[in-house]
Amino acid sequence: MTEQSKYLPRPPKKSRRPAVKAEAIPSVVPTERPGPEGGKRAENRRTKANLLASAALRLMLERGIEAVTIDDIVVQAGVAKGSFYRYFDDKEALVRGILAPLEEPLHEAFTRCRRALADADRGPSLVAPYASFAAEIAHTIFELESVTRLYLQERRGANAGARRPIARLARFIDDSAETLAAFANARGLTRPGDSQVSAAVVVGAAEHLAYRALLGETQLRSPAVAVELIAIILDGVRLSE
Amino acid sequence: MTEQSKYLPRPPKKSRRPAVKAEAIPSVVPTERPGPEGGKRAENRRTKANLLASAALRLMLERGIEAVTIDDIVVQAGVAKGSFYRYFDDKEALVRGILAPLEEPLHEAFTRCRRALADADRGPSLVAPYASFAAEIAHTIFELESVTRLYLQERRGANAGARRPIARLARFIDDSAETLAAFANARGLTRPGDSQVSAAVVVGAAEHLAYRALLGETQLRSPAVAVELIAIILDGVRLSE
DNA sequence: AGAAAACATGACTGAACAGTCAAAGTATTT
DNA sequence: AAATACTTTGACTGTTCAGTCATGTTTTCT
Repeated sequence: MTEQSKYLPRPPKKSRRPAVKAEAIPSVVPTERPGPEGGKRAENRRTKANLLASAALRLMLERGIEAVTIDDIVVQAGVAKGSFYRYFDDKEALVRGILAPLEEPLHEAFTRCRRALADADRGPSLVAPYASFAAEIAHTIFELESVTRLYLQERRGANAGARRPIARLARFIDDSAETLAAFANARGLTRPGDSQVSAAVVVGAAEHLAYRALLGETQLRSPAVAVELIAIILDGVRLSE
Repeated sequence: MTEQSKYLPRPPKKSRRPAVKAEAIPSVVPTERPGPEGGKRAENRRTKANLLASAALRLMLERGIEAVTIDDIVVQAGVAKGSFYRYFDDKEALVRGILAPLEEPLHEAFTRCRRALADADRGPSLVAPYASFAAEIAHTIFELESVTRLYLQERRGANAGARRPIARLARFIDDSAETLAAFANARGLTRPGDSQVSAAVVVGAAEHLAYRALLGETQLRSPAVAVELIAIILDGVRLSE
């Protein structure tokens, strides 16, 4: 005996909002305010978007992006399913939102480094920009551990569905590394060789190390590890003869 | 007007196989022959298992393990859905089957290398075992490009569902690398430092380079790239002063 | 204050999916 | 050749999921 009435819509009282078409809905980004001001509503909006994003992030780190459903997310966040779709168009948009705070500083760091390299054409310390770049990135990564871990975890794999924003970032990182490596090579900072290879080596090494560190292998989390990484990249593992 | 009769089971003629319980079904591995000989049946079995596995591999490389459904696989392979379940218990078992030919030679190469290192205690060329190891692995990887690519693509991420066998292999590789790095370090082959770090660096660099190469970036596929990878790992990218 | 607009809710829909099974087909044995 | 054991098939079931929408609630505007 299924109780039908339980599943019927709540009894109508007054239709206060008759058939508004979907034009007013904020489409992609949750922080995009559709109409008003900086009052209570805007506050709630931010709070709820963050609630959803951080619930999603937690689940995705546990189970992987694809295994997490919208229902999982709303249950974890403690909101209704319909609310999710007020803040994000779909899972891909959500991932875009989650990744944004990581993407921005990376873009900036890269741009800054490239400019610095262009400026300091043949100054004595052409190495300084690289050092700043590394420091900035390290700072960002540890500022945004969970997001970084999500990126590292889902970095490879098909550029489809919810993983598309991650593939985009991965591509940007590969390309940036190659640009910087090519520059270093052209200026004679590094041994001659294919800069695509050295870029891939550096990215692969740094990302894998970061991934293992962020996974919680505590021995890998000391600042000394970053120093050692740089030492190995610069001078290799071989004991000098 | 749904045509009911269309969806009814085909009309019974003679039940030639009355209610056999599921005990006779070959459970996990498709190559495990349930009864008879080495005749035509065994041949068909192998053929079909390979058909399913390679169809699945193709799809998984395109879309990622999780996005591929059993229906996708059987359509691609051109067999009925029920047949899939005669050969594999589920997607995880299938992935296990796909990975097996890669896992075996890797296990062997590692075991061989460790033994060689243990034997050649303080001989002059303690480096030779590492060189053979690298050569063996390179050979295996390029022998099994697609499987390797699947491994690299799905290597990280949650240890759950169909990805479990891949996580297992990833873990084995990380651990093996660490063992070999620790050995090299203890024997004074490498500069002092945390061997966990150097192991992670080597694995990360090699895997990322292999991944990019297998993705089809043709400039990265020459044998010179492997040489350059080793050079960078041994001596770094820095131009000697 | 009241009106209007944005926001929240969760039952509901239709599609997609993993896994099953009775019936029909094919190799192997006797 | 007939019986037997293994194999194939695809319609079917029950479940899970993304996305919708009518109704109810809160904030903002006037």
